[in-house]
Amino acid sequence: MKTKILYAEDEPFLGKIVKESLESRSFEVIMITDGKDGLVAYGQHKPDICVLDVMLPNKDGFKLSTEIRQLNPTIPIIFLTAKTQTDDLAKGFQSGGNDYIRKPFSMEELIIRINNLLNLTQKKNINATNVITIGQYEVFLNKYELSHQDKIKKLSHREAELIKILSENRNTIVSRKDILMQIWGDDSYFNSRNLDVYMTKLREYFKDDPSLEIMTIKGVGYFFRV
Amino acid sequence: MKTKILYAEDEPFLGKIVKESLESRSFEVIMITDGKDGLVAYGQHKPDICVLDVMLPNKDGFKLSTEIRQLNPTIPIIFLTAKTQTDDLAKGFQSGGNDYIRKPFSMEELIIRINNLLNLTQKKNINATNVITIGQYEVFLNKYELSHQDKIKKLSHREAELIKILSENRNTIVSRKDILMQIWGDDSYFNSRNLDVYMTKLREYFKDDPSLEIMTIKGVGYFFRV
DNA sequence: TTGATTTAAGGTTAATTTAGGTTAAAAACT
DNA sequence: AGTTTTTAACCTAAATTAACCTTAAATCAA
Repeated sequence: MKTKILYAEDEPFLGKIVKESLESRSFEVIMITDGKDGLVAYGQHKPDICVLDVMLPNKDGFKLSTEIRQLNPTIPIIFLTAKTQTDDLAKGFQSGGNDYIRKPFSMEELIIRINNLLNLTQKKNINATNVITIGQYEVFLNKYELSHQDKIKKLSHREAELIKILSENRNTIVSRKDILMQIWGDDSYFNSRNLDVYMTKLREYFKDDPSLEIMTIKGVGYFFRV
Repeated sequence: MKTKILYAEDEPFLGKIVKESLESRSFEVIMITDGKDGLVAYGQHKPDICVLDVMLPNKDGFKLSTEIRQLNPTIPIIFLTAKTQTDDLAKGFQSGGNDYIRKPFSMEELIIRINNLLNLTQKKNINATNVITIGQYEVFLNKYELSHQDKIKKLSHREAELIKILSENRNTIVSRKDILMQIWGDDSYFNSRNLDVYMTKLREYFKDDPSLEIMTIKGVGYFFRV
């Protein structure tokens, strides 16, 4: 899913350029030009990050950020300002902003700061429970466990990686080379033998459900029929 | 306790002013003027944050930051640079920096950015009180204590460090090497055996809550499922 | 053009290597 | 002394390597 940016900017030319430029980097941009529209836009679109010009008609960027923060205390906010006084900077951070860019800025700088802030705030919450269902089996990727009718089998790291790849490509062909590159990082002769060994193990693990089959497409790869 | 700043700056006049100015705000400042001294200074003083001029003799700020990051992947780093090219900015963030200030900068701006980064990084890691909850357990990092159902176990320094690292990376894989570098500063054979010993201890400590598991990802690292 | 033969790709099982685990003893702090 | 940390010896399990086996496709022979 695209990252949504709420972008508040009252200079129309600049705003258009920045918006298009962000969209070309595959962000989704909601742009407003008036401070008083900010809160409504926030509520409607629930952006992942805000980029707020400090100088806005009717309600300045700092004030807007304070209100947004009341709705979401952790959303990252970047302020844009033409002023060089650090008074402003201090005020911005006090109101809860996470970053600050002086105008004029380059698009590269803006994009880097956006990605950097998103990384800082989001990174480690993404790991959901990671359960995969494969026929009568369940794979708990976070526990490295494979379960079948109350029996639990511990998986090694390699086994889990391989199951994940096969499962992500169920009912399509995955090339042998892709698997080797993803798991071992190279497709040398020995790793290729290695993959054979793990395939034998997985076929053994999944043998109790006849609806499952790991088929070999010789010279090409595998097809996991589920 | 004062916040320690490792400050790398080769311009003596500027350096002196900034150092004194930071000290007047009750930071503790370790200043170096040569890039190659950076790593030693880091190891000796274990600063809370680094402020690195990009242009340094013998080893530039980016290179230094990469090396420091190997020792401590989460320490906040601010780059100072006179260049305006965003090339540099990108390079800085890639090497793991968290922020970037263009020269000339005001002291206010520097101080605000330092405080802001410290907030961002510390919040995530340690909740101000230094108490970590892990399943049915609580860890009081400042007291070196682990509690479980009213029973309190005193932790040694190494034990506490290791629990902290594992906990910060709960439900993701931490590499063995990162742990070794963070705690022992090198990943020699003996320290590696050492880490094994502490892992055995921690597994013993946490064994009463079955929802917790320190899993080994052989050849990679550990995965603390919480 | 159809069955036999060759060959390359992959499969199976076992041996070996390596990473890590456990426990205990020695050394180093405090 | 008492605790923490390091070193050491021995143990276990996963990953890799190796040897030999099977199969499918390609080539060949009649």
